[in-house]
Amino acid sequence: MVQGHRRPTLETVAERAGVSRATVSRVVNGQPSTPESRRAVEEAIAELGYVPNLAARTLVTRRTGLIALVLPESSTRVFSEDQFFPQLIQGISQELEEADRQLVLMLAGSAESTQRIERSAQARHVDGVMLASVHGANPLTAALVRSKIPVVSNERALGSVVVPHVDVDNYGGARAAVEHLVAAGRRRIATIAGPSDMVAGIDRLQGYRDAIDDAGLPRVEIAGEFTRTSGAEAMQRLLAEESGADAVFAASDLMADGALRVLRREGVRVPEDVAVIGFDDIALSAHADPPMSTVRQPIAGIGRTMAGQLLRAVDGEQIEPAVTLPTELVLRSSA
Amino acid sequence: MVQGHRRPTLETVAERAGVSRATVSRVVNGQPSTPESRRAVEEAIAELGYVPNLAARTLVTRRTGLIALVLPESSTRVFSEDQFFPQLIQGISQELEEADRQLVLMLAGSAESTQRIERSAQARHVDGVMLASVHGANPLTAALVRSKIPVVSNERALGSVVVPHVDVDNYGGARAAVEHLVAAGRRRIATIAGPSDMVAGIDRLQGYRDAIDDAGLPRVEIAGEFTRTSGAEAMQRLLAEESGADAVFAASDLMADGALRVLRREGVRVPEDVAVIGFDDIALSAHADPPMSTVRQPIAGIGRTMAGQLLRAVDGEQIEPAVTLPTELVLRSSA
DNA sequence: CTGAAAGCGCTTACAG
DNA sequence: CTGAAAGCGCTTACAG
Repeated sequence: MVQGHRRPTLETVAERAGVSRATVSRVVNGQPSTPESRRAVEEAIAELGYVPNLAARTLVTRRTGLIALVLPESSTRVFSEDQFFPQLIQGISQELEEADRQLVLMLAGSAESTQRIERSAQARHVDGVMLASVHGANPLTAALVRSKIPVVSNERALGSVVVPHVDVDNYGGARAAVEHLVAAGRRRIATIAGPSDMVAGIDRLQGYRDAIDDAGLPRVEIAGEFTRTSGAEAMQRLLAEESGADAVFAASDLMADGALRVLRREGVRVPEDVAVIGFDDIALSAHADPPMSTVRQPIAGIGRTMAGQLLRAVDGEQIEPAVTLPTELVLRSSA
Repeated sequence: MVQGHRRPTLETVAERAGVSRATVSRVVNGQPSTPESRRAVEEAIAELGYVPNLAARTLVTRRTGLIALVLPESSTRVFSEDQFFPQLIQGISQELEEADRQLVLMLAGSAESTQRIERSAQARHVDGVMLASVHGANPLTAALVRSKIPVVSNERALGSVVVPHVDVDNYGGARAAVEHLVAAGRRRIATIAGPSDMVAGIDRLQGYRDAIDDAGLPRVEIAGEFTRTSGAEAMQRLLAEESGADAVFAASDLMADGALRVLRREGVRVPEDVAVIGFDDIALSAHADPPMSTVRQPIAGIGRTMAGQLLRAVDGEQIEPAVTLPTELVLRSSA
């Protein structure tokens, strides 16, 4: 590979290959050409170490090759121990790499950063955007949808906005957990619920309720915030109120872990006295004391699927308004 | 803001404002202009909702406004519970936002992805790159340095490559932890070390050794991999070998947590029988049983500083070959 | 299948 | 301080 002090352009390659710039462009983009010109061009490219100038290409195609992942920084999940964020990115990254797209990360922390993101999307500095872990009815979702840029979210939007999304079966997973508890003979099954302004919180609570109601058992609900601390506090209240719970379904593993710690400290045996099931199956859960039973959700799979759907939308395809990925009940020692 | 079906360009703005495109460009870029033309242009921009086309600008300025963060996916840290990755990104993101630059995330998982990254850097699809958590003497570092693109790493490179870096005082932090144990009267202080092919592993071990040697105490070293499992295994071996250790300095909180679990299970009292100090101060540490003493490192600060240095390098400034951020010994109950 | 030419939307010497 | 004009490096009808 020859390296001048100036990077080679289509022009340089064309000259070397003895063809026109148009032909080089076509070869580079995989369009039909005679085997001879193709070979000549490919050789020239290799010799010169030619790499296309993306800005020039973008200027005419109006495609940047950039896909944004927008995360409200306020999201508990971004900087939480639940590993949601890294795993999501891992999945997204795989999918984008196969499509030769780059991932641009945008944290929407402040009102200003949210505005920057809106303008960025509106001005098409990226080809599409993935929205993750938005709390409640975030105005950003609506703004992006309005801007007509291809968007995929990791959950359905709350409020009146409709956005294509990819999520896991929160309802079914919660339901399966509770049904397992019921089948095991538990009669007073409490839930430590997630925030009521998050889809995951809402849907998992509904799954709990329906399973409980179907079993003719009493509902025992206490609110948490998906964090370990909130789980510990909720468990403490459950104990203090003498709820008589013989099982707890926590809507996140972190909350379940908090509950487990409180139970251990108070000398309550798990699962003998109280059975515990979490939701997520994060790394920590297998190492919990005792090892935690939980509902596994495929976080990297969400990422891959979101990216895949978005790429299709960017290519002008009609995509499914919603994709729901299955969850799986993982039984260990806590229930 | 008027919105045609076509986005406004400099041309449109110039027409509306009654000036030339050059003048609009200068106003947009904050170059000198008469108050009148400035006002006219700003009004036109507001009315039209003009946002510059970045590709066009990049084509002439050769600046993309994009900064890459490259993470070898094999890195334990990227998908580890230690929150290194999210926190680093948080710091980077803040700094880049202030400078109006976008963050492109590149995971170097396979040989192919590593090649893509090299080409991307070589072709200047980004203005600069930050390299994090590279194991051993990664060839990517050398390749990037060779390509002359501005680079900043989160630790010094192993091997012969020299790369500007920002890191914490691993050596001093480890030393402080061990000195605290010595001062507390511990006489057989073991260390669960990190990988010997990572800077953090190497430097923390050296800090331990020097402090131990200075105190005239015997070295008791056992290798770990920064993970909880490896910490647990190391602790188990320490116990099995009847090392007689009355203190353990683990080179990461995750390893310390693994050790703590083993000690609890074996009925060894912490800190009475064995004192434990970790390194990192991750979220989990305050919730450990007992709450963990540890060496806090400012991960988000590393991110901010890396980004700040890189931005200066991108602007052609000469930057420090190394910046070392301080660590802080945080005492809780385990030591 | 290929080439000549126009054009994508900016910035920046160069003159004035 | 401002404008006319060139040019950044591609892609893509259009003709042939």
